[in-house]
Amino acid sequence: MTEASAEGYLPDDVERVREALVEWYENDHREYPWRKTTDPYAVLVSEVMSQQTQLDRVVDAWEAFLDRWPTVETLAEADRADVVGFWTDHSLGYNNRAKYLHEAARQVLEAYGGQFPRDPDGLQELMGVGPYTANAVASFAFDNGDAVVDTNVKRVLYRAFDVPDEDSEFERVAGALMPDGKSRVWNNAIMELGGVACEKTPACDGAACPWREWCLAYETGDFTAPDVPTQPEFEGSRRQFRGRVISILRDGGEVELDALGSRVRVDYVPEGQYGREWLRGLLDDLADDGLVHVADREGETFARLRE
DNA sequence: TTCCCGTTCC
DNA sequence: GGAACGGGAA
Repeated sequence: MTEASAEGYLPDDVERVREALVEWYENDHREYPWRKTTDPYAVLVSEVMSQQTQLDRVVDAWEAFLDRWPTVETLAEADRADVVGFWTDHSLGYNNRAKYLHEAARQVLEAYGGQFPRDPDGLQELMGVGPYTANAVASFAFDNGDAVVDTNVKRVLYRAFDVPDEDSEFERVAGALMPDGKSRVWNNAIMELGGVACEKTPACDGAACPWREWCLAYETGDFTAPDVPTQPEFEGSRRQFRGRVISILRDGGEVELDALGSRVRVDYVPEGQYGREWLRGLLDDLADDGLVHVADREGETFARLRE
């Protein structure tokens, strides 16, 4: 029994499966600027940004970010308020991640002497870097990662090889499928497949999917994909108001509580349901997240972005 | 309205 | 194991 068939889900000629995908990728793929660098810092920035945003919207932000903070040293020395402000200015959302990235840069300097760890386990020690990002950076910067498992990869494996919708199974099969020592091209290729061919609505023939001869979904016509949890509505959500607070403080420097409140929501009434108490709770959460600084002075409360 | 989607914290 | 975390675009 071969290693591949022992996995239970992969075709016997798994080597041909591998070659077909790599050839398909190398023949034609989207040219994103971060695919041209192996600088681990630049790669990390691109991965953190693209965790949350469609790739086409990340390009400008990534270039501007590296323009402003070209190295891990420059980012580590930056004021947090400037990094969070940049995030907001570029509509990147999830301000926490600007903080994580800044914190990770400091870690690289202070705990690793300015050199990024070169393997997934080391990279995962960095703030904001989980299993996916650790493998992505190890792969794209050092060609030294394990198989990445993101929702693209899960969808592909689920459809093509009927891998059950369980994280441990996805990880096992993804690892068995990846050719040893070729994580850079492999992880790029399999995510590209999920991104342009095996999307929610698949484009098997249009994108000339290289796996059609093996793909179970292509054979049966059942393109069901693993469930993606639906999001609570954004409009009116706490997250929306957090974003507004950050955006206002980004322009306004230090702002008094009630002044802030009236700019955050039109129905702000200091003693009302969405008044001081509500706003203070929001600010305290933002302060706990290390994004905002709240100060009480002479009976008034002021908020500003944390430096 | 739905899509995008990994990490942290509890 | 589940909730919280953004905001633009299709």
